[in-house]
Amino acid sequence: MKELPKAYSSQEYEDFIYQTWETLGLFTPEVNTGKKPFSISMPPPNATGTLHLGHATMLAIEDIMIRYKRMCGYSVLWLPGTDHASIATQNKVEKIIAEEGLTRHDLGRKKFLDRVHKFVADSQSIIRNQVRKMGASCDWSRERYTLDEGLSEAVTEAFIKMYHDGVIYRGNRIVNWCPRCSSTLADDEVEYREEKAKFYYFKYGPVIIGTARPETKFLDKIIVVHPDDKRYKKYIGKEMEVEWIEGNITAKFIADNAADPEFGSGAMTITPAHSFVDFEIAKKHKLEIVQIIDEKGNLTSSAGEFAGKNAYEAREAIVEKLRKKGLVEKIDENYIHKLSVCYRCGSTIEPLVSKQWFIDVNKKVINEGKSKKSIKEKAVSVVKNGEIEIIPKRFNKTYFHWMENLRDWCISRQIWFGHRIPVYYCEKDNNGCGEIIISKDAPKKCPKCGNVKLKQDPDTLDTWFSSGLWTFSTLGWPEKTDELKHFHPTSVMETGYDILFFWVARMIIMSTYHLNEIPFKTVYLHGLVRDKQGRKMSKSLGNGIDPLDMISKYGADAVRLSLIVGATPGNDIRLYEEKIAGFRNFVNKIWNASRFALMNLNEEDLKAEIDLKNLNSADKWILTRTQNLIKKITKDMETHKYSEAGNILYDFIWLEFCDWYLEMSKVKLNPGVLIYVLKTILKLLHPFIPFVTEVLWKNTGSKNMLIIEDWPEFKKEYIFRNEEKKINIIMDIITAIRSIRAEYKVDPTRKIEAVIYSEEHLEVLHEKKEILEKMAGLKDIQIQNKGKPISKSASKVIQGVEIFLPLDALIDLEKEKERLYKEIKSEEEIISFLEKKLDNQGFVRNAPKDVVKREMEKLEISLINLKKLEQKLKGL
RNA sequence: GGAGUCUUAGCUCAGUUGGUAGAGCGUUCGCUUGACGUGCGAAAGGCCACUGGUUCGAAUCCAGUAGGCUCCACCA
Repeated sequence: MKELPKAYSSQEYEDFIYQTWETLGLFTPEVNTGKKPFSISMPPPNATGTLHLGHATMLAIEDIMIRYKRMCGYSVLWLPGTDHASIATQNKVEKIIAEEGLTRHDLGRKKFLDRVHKFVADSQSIIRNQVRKMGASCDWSRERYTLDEGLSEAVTEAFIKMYHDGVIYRGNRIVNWCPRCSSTLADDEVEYREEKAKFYYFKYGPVIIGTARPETKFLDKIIVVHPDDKRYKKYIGKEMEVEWIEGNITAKFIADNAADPEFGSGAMTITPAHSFVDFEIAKKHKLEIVQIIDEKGNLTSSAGEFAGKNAYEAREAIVEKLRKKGLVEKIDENYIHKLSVCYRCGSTIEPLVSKQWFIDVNKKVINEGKSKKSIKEKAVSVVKNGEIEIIPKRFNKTYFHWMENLRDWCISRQIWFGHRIPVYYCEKDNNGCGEIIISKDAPKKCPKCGNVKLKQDPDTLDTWFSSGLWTFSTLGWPEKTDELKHFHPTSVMETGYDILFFWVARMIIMSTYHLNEIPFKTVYLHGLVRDKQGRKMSKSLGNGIDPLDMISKYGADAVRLSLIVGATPGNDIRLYEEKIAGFRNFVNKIWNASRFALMNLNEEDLKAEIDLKNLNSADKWILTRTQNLIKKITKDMETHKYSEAGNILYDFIWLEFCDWYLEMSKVKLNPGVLIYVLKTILKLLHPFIPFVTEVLWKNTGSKNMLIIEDWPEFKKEYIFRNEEKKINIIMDIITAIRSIRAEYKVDPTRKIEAVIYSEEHLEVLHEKKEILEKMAGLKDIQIQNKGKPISKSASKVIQGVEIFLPLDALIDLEKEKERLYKEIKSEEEIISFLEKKLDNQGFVRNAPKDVVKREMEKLEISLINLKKLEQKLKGL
């Protein structure tokens, strides 16, 4: 009765629908209702910018999970938020103020941070809007930000607890230092870039040593060789005078497996302060560690006449000096090595020794029964024993490898933006005693000496320290809130595989340590979004797609589908505009299918129930197909096969519901069945395309909004296997007739006569006579159990059903003969294949019985088809 | 150096307990068929990368080869 517009225009509805859901509080769960909990912590987008396709993918997948579970009756929490992303955000703001000719030092800590906070606030409101545009049904009333008061408290609490447990310690260790950012970086924040460089060989006493970095070599006086290296065995343990950059020094030979006899000369000198490997060797052999390069990347006073110069710039001058001394053996110009660079700014990393805060990953601190496990062991075991499931499974291996090789985690950063380290020093310079005070709030005086001049540690914490707490800090920890009890561990962590280490691993560490509880039960990793050629989307390539553009052009529903269908966990997905347009068409198809249904149903019909006694075979067919669909989609949802589910729904709606059932309904319409199937489809689709389904749902006269409707239930009483088969035969017959018509170029408007013989399917053929006429363009169909072949006709045999189309003038006998020959040949091929198979005793013996039976049935039908085709050929 | 992953129609991809292959886009032909031209109908197009093995039977499982992509480690 209702008439909807001809095309669905997403722009007209989306914002309004979202607003309605939100203002009605439908995203906000009740906490203690006895309902089973389902929760997801939204991976916080960085507070630096705008939504990109990675976020859009994350939002689409998580919203599907959330909406599905909500419809299944769970108490569902999807908690949104943003991450302060210390280094990234600080860099961004530094770039902005650089355009004003300012540095952060010009502004000072406080003013600079004011700028950062303002910038963050702006980005956050942009992000919030974008998340809404995607249709994400997250609980905004519980939105969090990693620098919120509550979360900051959690960070401080976590730090203090770990400090008192001895898990956090302060020490001089070699770290990755970015001279540009003036900060340390964690091991996994370092990237490698291949670069061609010079490799220098120098004479060093009796040996030749090789190096790519001559500028670090000033104080090298330890020569390391492999213990089994015959060339150098005689020197091991010996000391000798050698001439070097700044005159003679005393060098000593030591043996260590770290020296590779195959590489270079097999002998190396070491620079413990600026190389991870060398540092380890030095610690092992208790060697002196002296800094050569400072925090700005300049040479220290240890470099003699080169002191104060930039290390890289000084390199050639140093080599020149060695050359003058005749110490340069040779220089290899084509040395390819991998340069370590900062993942945020791309500057070359300078490994150096520095006093930093670390998390000890090997200390046994987590109680497990009577024994204790280290952070690292615990994080490995919760995945190994299946408490946490990673999807896809193959990432387990990567996870274990990473975790097992984890070194102590450096958590201090020399960045202003972030959580301050809750440590205060009683400064010796200010008449203090040097006491280190760990405290939640700034202490007034030193508890040991009473000095009031205290200074807080200037550093901030690694941004992943706070994100590691995300699953529980957002639920109120360290308070024991109802939310924490109800929703933690969270159900699913869904994120890109690129941050498995950065973030997922850290959350596992933090949660198992602080709560002795896993942070989530399932980790679902999605892939990266690429362009049609499989390239990464980037600004420089100009191949990026802005999700918001696509939403305004094609609608959020189409964008969501295009990110879901074809995407399997852990695999990258390609996205391009034609694909989105295709799904826009699908959304419009659903719109029009509903439009048709609603045009043909009045108010009464909308409330109609299915009357099992009043169903024709087409109704039974669609009901059966719908039950199949419910079963299949539900299973796919439970097993996270969203792409598969999307595909199945697409095919069902377009190919079965629209192309066949609705067309059949034009002959005879059953309101109860139609409204049931339509409503079921809308429900099944809702998690995928929430907007259009909600708009349509409203038009079906339902009381509740679709978002909180119950997920469809599989009903055995709606399964009719016989009718399912019968209608399939009707469909095959119609398709066959259409095919012949196209082949003979019969005018589409012309109704033609037909003669059909079938013993087995006589009943359904009579019942569906009108449908056959309408859908195949027929008139005056003669249906008989058997009869003579009609000469001068085009014919076809489908499942033993003989079809004759007496087309008189249009029939070219030769052509028809040829057509029949072709069909006979293909039928014979099938028969010979099947006979061969069934003659094979191995097959009959070993194959499952139903497979053998199916093949026998196929053979039987083909034999009948062949016989009838041959008869027809004779009758021509 | 180690690991993972992919290779199916011109393009992008499905194909889960192994039973001689499917979709969308594109192409060709036709169509105002009582919702939809963002549509309808029909069709063309594939030794499922290569070589072996397991099996009655392999696109599907195993091994190897070639090519693409990704991650990890890192060498003075």
